[in-house]
Amino acid sequence: MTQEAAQPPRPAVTRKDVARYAGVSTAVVSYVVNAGPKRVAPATEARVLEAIRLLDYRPNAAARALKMGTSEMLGLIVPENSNPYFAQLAHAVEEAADRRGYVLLLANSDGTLTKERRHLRNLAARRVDGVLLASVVFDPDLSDLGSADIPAVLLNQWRPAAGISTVGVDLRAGGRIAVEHLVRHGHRNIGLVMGTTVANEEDPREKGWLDALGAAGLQEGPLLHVPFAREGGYAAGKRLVAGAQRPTAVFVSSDIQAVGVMRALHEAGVRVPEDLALVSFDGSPDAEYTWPALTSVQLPLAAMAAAAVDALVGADRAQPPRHHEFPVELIVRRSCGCGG
Amino acid sequence: MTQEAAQPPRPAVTRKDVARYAGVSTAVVSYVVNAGPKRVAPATEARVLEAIRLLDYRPNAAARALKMGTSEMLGLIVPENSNPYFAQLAHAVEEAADRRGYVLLLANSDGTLTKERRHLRNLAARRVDGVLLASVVFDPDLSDLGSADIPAVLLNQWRPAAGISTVGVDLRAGGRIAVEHLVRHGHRNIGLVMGTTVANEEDPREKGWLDALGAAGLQEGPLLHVPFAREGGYAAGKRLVAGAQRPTAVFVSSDIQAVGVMRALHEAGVRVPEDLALVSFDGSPDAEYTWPALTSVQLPLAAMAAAAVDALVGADRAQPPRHHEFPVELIVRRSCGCGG
DNA sequence: TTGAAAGCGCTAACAA
DNA sequence: TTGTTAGCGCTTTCAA
Repeated sequence: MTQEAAQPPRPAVTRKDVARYAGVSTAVVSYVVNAGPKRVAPATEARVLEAIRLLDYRPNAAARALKMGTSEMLGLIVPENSNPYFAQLAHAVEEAADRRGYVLLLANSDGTLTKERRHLRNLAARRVDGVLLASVVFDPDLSDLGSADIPAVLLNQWRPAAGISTVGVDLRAGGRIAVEHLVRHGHRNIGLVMGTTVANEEDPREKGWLDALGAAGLQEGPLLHVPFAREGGYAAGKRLVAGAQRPTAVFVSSDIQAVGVMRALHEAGVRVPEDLALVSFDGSPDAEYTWPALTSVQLPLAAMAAAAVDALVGADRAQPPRHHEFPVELIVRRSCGCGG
Repeated sequence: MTQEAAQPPRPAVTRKDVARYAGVSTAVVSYVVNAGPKRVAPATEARVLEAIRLLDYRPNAAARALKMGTSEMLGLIVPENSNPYFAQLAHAVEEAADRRGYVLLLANSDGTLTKERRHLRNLAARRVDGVLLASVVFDPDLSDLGSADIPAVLLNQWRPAAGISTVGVDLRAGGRIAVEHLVRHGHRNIGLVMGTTVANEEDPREKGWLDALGAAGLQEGPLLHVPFAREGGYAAGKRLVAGAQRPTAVFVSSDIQAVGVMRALHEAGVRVPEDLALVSFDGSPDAEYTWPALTSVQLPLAAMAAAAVDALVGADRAQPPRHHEFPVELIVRRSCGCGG
C-alpha cells in the first residue's frame, strides 16, 4: 500500500548470470548445482556458490524437466480428498513422495469416471513421473498414461490387475475377521452395511461377511448398500432401525459410514453396543473419537503409500508390476461390545 | 507377466511429428493446438487434428512452461491435510484451481515452520504460478517466492498483512456470536478451549469470547490452551471435567477439538448440552455427525478458496493486495442446548 | 578442471 | 494462410 508503482518484473536470474558473475562457464555452474557429473575445483566451487547466494539463483524446474524428460512430480487421484480415509492416504503419499524428492499433484475425481479420465489426461500432458490412482472402477482406462510412458499404480485394489502394480489389503479377510469378532461376542443376527461403487462391482468385504457367517453356521443378516459417505451410513442406520427384525450387530464397510449409522442409532435411542454392536473398516483416527469408540479394521496406510511410491520411482521401478498386499488389524474399542 | 522384454521406450511424439505427418509446419500445429494466435484454414486444421489424433500427440507441458514462463500450477501448503478442516479447504482450492485450468501441488507443513519454508522454496523452484499458504505463523517469510516473482495469498488470516493478499473471516466476530448464543441460553460461566499456534500469537476468537462475556457482564470462565487436534480437545475436556468450578458452557476454537472435548465429557458422564453446552468453530461436515450434533460457526470455504485463487490468477491478479473477509454463520444444532 | 555448444519441445515474431 | 527460426534455461558430450 505504501509504494504506488508495481516493481518492474525483473527477469529471473538464470544459470548464465551466475556463470558470468562467478567468471566461469554455465557448465561449471551445472556441475556444482547438481554435484556432478564432473568434479569442480574447490576454489571454483566456492565462487559459484557465493554467486548463487548473492544473486539468489534458483534453477528453473521447467527447463530441467524439459531437458531431462522427468518432472519430479507424482500425480494422485482420489475420489474425494475430504473423506478422512483419502485425506489420510493423501498425506501418507505426500510424505512418501517428499522423502524421495517428489512433489505431489492432487486431483479429486469426485467419484466420477469423467473427472478421473480428465485428470489422467491432464497428468499425462504434464509428464508426471508416475500416477497413483484410487479409481472409482476396478479396471480404469490407463491408455493416456501408457502412450506417454508414465507408470501408474492402483491404490485400494484387493487383487492383482493385468500389467499394473496394485496396492491394497485383503478385503475379504478383513471383512471376515470383523464379523468373526462379532460372532465371538455371541451375535446370531449380523447385518452388513456395504458401500457402493460406480461400476457396481462386488466388494470382497461382502464375501468376508458371508465367510464368517457360514463358518459359524449363521443365516445372513440384513444387507444394505449405500454410498461411502456419512449420509449413506445415516440412511442405512435409519433403515436398520426401522426394519422388522433388527440385527444385534452390524459390520460397516467404512468408518465414515459407521459414523452415519451411529447417528441414526443415537437418534432412535438404540444403544451401541448393547442394542446393536458395530464393527467398521479403515481404522481412521475418527474411529477413536466417536461415542462409543469404533472397533475397526485398520489399514497400514503409511506402508501402503510408501510401497506405491516405491513401485513408481523407487528401487522397484524396474520390477514387473505386481500386487502388494498388506495385512489388516482389528483395532478393538467399545462399539463391538468389548472393553468398559 | 506374459511379455518378458520391456518394450523399448519409444520416444514421445512431438509437435514436429505431427507437423510432418500433416504436411504442415510446426507453427501451424501450434496455432491449432492453442487456437491461435493465427488463423488456420479449416482444411489444414482438420488435417492437423487428424494427425494429432492418429499419433496420439500430447503437448509437453514442461516445454510450454519453459517457453511461456508459466506452469499452470498452483501450490497449496497446509499444516496437515488430514485435519478435516484443511481437507475441505484443499478440496475447495483444488476445485477453484481446476475451474481455471490450474492443477494443484499439495504440501503439508505438519505444523512446523521448517517444513513450511522447505516447501515454499521448492514451489518457488518449480515456478508455480501462485501459492496459497495456510501458514503456521502470522507473518511467514515469503522472500523465496518474492525473488521468483510468484504471487501468494495467505489463507486463514483474520486481518490484512502488508503487501500480500489475505483471505479469512472475522475470527473475533465469530467467537463473539458463538459465545453470545451461549449467553442467550442463560449460561453465566462460559469457558474457552483455544488452539495454540507455533508463534503463540493471540487468537481473535479469544477476544470475541471476552467481548461477549463483557457485554453480558459475565466473569471469565476457565480458559484452556491446547493444540488444534482431537487429542488437544480431549485433554482440555478432561481438565474441564476435573476442574473445581466446572463451567456450564464452553466455546471451542475448532470442530476437531470439540470432538475431543466431547469424548472426554462422554467418558466422564457429563451430558451435552444438559450439563455442559458446547459451541465450536469451523462448521465442518464432521460437526453434523457428532453426538449430539455440534453447533458451530461455519466458514464459507468454497467462496474463500475461489477468492484466493482469483487473487492469484483471476481477474483480480493485477489488483493491489488486499484482505478478503468473509462472513461466518452460526449453524445451530444440539450441542448448545437448542433443538430437540 | 573447465568451456563450447547442441538440443530438449514449444511459442510467436517475422517473413513470405 | 503458412513457414522459418530464435530462444526459453538447462544438462552433458566432446574438446581443450
